[in-house]
Amino acid sequence: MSPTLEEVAQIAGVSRSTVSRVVNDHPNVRSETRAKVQEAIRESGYRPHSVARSLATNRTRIIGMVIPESVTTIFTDPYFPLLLRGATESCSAHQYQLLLSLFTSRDEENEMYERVLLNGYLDGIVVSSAPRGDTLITRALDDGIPAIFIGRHPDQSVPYVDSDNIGGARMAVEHLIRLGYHRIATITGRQDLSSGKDRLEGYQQALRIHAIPLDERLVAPGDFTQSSGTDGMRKLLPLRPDAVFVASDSMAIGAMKVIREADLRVPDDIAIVGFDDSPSALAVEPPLTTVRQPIERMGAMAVEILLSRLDGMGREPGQGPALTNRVVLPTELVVRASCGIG
Amino acid sequence: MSPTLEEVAQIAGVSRSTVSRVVNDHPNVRSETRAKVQEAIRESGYRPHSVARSLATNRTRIIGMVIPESVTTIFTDPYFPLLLRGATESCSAHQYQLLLSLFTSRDEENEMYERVLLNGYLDGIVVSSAPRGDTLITRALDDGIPAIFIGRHPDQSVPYVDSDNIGGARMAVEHLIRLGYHRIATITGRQDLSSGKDRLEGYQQALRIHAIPLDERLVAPGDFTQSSGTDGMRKLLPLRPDAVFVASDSMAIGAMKVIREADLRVPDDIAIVGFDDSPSALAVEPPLTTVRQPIERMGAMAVEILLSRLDGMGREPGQGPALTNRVVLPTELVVRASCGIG
DNA sequence: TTGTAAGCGTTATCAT
DNA sequence: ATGATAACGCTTACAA
Repeated sequence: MSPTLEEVAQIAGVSRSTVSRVVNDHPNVRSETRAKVQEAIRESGYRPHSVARSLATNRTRIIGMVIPESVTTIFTDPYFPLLLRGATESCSAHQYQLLLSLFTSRDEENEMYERVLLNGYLDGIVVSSAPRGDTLITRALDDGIPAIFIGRHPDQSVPYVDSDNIGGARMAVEHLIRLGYHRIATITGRQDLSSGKDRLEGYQQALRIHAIPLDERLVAPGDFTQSSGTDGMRKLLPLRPDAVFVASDSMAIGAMKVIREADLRVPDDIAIVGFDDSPSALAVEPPLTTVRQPIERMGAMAVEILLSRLDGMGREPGQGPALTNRVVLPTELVVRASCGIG
Repeated sequence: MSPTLEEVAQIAGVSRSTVSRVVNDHPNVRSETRAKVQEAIRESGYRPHSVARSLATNRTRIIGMVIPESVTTIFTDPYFPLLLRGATESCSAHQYQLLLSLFTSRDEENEMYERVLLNGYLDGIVVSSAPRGDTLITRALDDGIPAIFIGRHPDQSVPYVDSDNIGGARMAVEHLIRLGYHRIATITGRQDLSSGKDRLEGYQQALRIHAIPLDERLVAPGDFTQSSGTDGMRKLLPLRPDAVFVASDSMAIGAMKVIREADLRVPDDIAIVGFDDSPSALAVEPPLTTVRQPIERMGAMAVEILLSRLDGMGREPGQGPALTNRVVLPTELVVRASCGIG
């Protein structure tokens, strides 16, 4: 459809190389020639062919966003749209594109790894929400594919962006403690995800700081889904906690339903704090006190860091300052009615 | 990193073409040769280089999912994750990949159109949630880029997948009518989106069918956001409707907050029906009666249709039956407590 | 059945 | 400053 470099060259009466130089803004072109070529480009409607360019440069300007199978149950969380939006915005800003890979099975993950990752179509990947034990990112790194993780990763060599789940959870629980609650329970997130583990860790830290003994029975395991929130709350109810720190807003909403059905009131009978500050935190009654994390910024930063690394691999020696490879973004407590006013 | 076809050929003691044939499962290869080559492939860890292949075949096996700027305010709706999941699943099934393009401005849209769409990196695109007047899809079609729309599109030449918004809305309102409500208001969605327009159309149809005169004051304009739901309901409240059909669950939740704040009860004082059956429909109290649309299937079908078209353009003359180019998937009324039990 | 060779549209090196 | 020319790794007539 679009003419090739060669055809433009003919029109302008120069060589293909010269046209290429003009297209790529190389300095060494006489401005007369440049003008002539630009005219020919306009006239012919020339568009550079990205695939050909990629073959020659070994760069596609496409990075992958990879989300493993296991989170499929919580994929409707606003978390993912926000992450994607942050990531695509950073991509756009640098004229990169984002390829989305979701897996519904480990087999698919492997198949995709082979077919897409090792085949040169991606300049790098960001891996989000992978459970502990998922080897995708370390495999990629080992295979020399630039990669970054979203969430905390234990492996030294893995760069990542995370939000301060521990600090956020601790903040939330300490807030409850300050408010005078004594019997503070928690419904945890998936323990195979760093976010789930860290939010539990934050809960434990807060108790420890305030010398409150940890009662294991007050720790109900959840998996971030709303229904696991209802299950968790049902287990907790007979133990009569006066407050519950729930590791996600979805679960908190499930928990509040159970409380309501038991004819108890939030926060009068049981105070609730969630995590995420998702839009639904405002939809429930009473509005949910929750911990906000900068999801969009996490997506954006992950891409920025990845790209800075890619540029570092390019010819031009580091134009920007090298970004560090581990970033933990602060979380923030958003106080609403569900935790009481003290 | 990975060896080339040529190197594999050397190892196997055959020509590059033969290796290519084996890689691509061409029939005319002696099985001995095939075995020899396969061994060489295994031994050498050969991976076909997608970019090179794309240059030769003029196919990338990548399709774009394009979502225009304007929906950015409702992007956290579960709608988008579900759509993306459906789309990526269909892609995976055919060994295609999905490239995600979100725009935050019309300029970005144009820039991306030029840079990505016209430059050969995409075999086709699916455009979702574009407002009336957005020319991206027609432009693509005009430029010979296979494309499909999600939502209804007025232009004859534009293939699309939509859900039955009109029917769903009509069903919802007729349900309210059957339940005995007389003064049924509506909060509309964005009228520049076909879904918003069609849901209003369905509301009007239901009234017409039951010979209920349309009271324009009972039609409150919304834009699908929760806050527009609260605004709409505030306008409606003084008019004392006994039921409201709200064109999205998010808006319905906003509306319910207003009702609650006015010390009125759902459904006793005002019945509410939403649209989407998003997870939050279950989070509110009382649970929301709503119209379910098969979002994930829409994403999947859009991709299927697009790919069937792409194959049709390939060498092999139509292996599957040609899929029609306009599909409207059925919606379904999910009755819960918010509309009363009659 | 297999090999030869001509593309695909760029970039990049090396002369000039 | 510009032009040849050799890659980049693959597919695909066409020949043998």
